[in-house]
Amino acid sequence: MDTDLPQTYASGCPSRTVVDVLANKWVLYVLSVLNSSARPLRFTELRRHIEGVTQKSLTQALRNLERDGLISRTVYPTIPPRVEYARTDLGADIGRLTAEIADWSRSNARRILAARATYDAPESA
Amino acid sequence: MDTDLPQTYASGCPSRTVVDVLANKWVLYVLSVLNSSARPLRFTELRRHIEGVTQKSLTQALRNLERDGLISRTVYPTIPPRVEYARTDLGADIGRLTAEIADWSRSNARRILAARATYDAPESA
DNA sequence: CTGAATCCCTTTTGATACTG
DNA sequence: CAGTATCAAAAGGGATTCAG
Repeated sequence: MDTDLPQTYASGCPSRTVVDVLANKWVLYVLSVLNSSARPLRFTELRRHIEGVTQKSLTQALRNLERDGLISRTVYPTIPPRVEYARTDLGADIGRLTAEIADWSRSNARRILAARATYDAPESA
Repeated sequence: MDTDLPQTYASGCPSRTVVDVLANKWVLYVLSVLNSSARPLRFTELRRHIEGVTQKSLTQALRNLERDGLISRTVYPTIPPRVEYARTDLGADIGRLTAEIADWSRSNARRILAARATYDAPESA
């Protein structure tokens, strides 16, 4: 692409606030899970698919994504309450990318953990 | 892909530790900048291309990436010292993805900020 | 120039309890 | 079920100082 002109990320650029939202592991997982789901998912379903996330962190991730128009939140006023989350058209685009990152992490975890072990090893030498 | 089987991210999965490293805005920017650069970059050059990052945060991001084998760090024992960072083959793969995320964020910042404004607006009503 | 080390404050996170 | 509220613990970030 460039021959010698790396990209510069300006601090005032609005897109930085978007990256700020995306640069969060729970947000990445939510987008990735919804990306691989053919139907909307309920809060508890999402939580089951993202092991280790607390209710609080998941709620916050969902709020941020809803605020940015990347996912939709639908409340069914039943008892007990039923809330469904789905990706929007906008969220589907970025969801594909985050899913690719999650896939890549799975595919290359072995190599990365090996590099990590090598890096950490000399400390005990 | 799936008809009704969303992906599950298990808490014990090693790939989770990889995502933990990637889910950081400075890490995303470093990978993206190196992805768009044809040559290795020095510490100060990187810092110039990622406005707002402090020395401490940049150093930490670079260490994490080096540890995971995603970037290489080369020290030239000159005076003053010269240190160059470059993407590894492994880092190039993920760098393309992070660059896509940064690009997407720029391209869609307008729409996202609009959604954000709409979401925040009712609070003053 | 490229950091490491420190202090200090803010933010995030986890755990727990409670509500419609 | 799907949250909110709260408190304590942990992590993150900025500013500064020092060093090879």
